[in-house]
Amino acid sequence: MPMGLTADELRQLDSFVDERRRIKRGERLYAAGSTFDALFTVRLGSLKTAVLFEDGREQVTGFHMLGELIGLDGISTEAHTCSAHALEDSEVCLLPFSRLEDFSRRIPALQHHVHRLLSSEIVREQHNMLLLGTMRAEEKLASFLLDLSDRYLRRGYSASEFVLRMTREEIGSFLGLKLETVSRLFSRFQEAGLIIAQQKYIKILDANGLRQLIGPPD
Amino acid sequence: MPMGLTADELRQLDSFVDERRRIKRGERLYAAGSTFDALFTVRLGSLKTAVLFEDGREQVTGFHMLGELIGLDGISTEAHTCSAHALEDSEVCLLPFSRLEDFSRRIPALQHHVHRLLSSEIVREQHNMLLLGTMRAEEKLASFLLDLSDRYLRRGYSASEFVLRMTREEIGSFLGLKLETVSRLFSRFQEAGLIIAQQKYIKILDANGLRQLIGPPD
DNA sequence: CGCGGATTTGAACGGAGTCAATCCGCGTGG
DNA sequence: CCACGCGGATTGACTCCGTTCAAATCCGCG
Repeated sequence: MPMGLTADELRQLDSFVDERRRIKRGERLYAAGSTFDALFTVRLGSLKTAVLFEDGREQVTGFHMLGELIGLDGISTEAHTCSAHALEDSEVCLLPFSRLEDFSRRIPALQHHVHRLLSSEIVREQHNMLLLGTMRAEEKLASFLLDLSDRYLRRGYSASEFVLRMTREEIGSFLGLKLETVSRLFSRFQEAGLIIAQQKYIKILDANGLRQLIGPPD
Repeated sequence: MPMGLTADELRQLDSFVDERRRIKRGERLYAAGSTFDALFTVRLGSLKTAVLFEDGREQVTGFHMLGELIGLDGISTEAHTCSAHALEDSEVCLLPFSRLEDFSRRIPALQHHVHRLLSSEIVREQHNMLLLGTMRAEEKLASFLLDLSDRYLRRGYSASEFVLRMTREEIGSFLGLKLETVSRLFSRFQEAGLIIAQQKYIKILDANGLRQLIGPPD
């Protein structure tokens, strides 16, 4: 949480972001339906969030890495609508929401920041809707790789070389594809010289080539 | 905006929800990229919001009717990421956002309400992602009809009989389908005795039948 | 009353899904 | 330390749902 706060305000904020929680790979941070009372920021590792259906089908709604905020869906009804699982051993930091509300009444810059965070999540999801609703399989996967690449870059990691933390099935669920399709596309991208994909290891050889895949079929 | 506010607080609120705007059918309330400074609530008519792609493809992100709030995506960057068009002659009420922030610092109940509204939008979009990513065409359209039905009901209209305000193409864009597919499904639902669909007029004959369409294939 | 956009319907196609067989590699336990 | 087991990944063959292309019809609106 950056933003134009005074030193004093920052000290106040520090006072309530103390509690942390460790989650082992595969474990659940919270389940859909569980009561909401705090947001979480990722301090270490990465998580996925997913909404699920009566019949067992699930839709992955996001993959979350260092610094990202999860749990915003819980504010609305005081209960989470999605579940959150760790993709690897991870650690999150708790932000008790009612305290966050108290602080943000006192600190306008924080209040505005909270609003922007909520709104960003809406924008992110709109982007996903566009991806799910209008893109072809190839475009979806290319977008996905470029998005990951960008997020690693911002965190100071390599934009062109990284290790996926999620399975083909989870990628597929996120993109509205089956795992076999995801796998086949990785192979096709590799044959086309766009990437190297060996299981979870990914190296992007031609980011512009990936970008050009996104666009009208023609 | 209901919520547990005192009479005095309500009076304060009234003072800033005065400005209204009329939009004719097909006209635009705001464009993607335009600067954000206010939210809008629908007072009359209905609107659609859509995100669009460089290449012209568009994804309808929602249809909005009486009482619903639009523009929340603009908070994040002070610019709208989607555009809003009137589906019929409509009227919206402006809520200048910075004033809303001021008020909500002073009135905790309002502050919490704003948070819940933002969060509800996140939940709504998660639901759409599930729809777009995991449902088959038939399930998508059945969900869509049941959702509309429910929203009309809450507003005191008939849940079983209504007039669509959007075209087959707009429905298709919202559901991630082509307009021909939407049209064919309406016909199939009609043959199956689930609905009557004559152009924009819809009558739901068997809501439970529609509900049963939603679920694992077989 | 006539025009043009919206809708319906048909036929053929193709992209992604399904089913199935194999392969890989990581972690575990002997 | 190595062998084994098992979940994840790859690949192939075939299917099918939704798209595409095309034509006809409907209907609201000027």
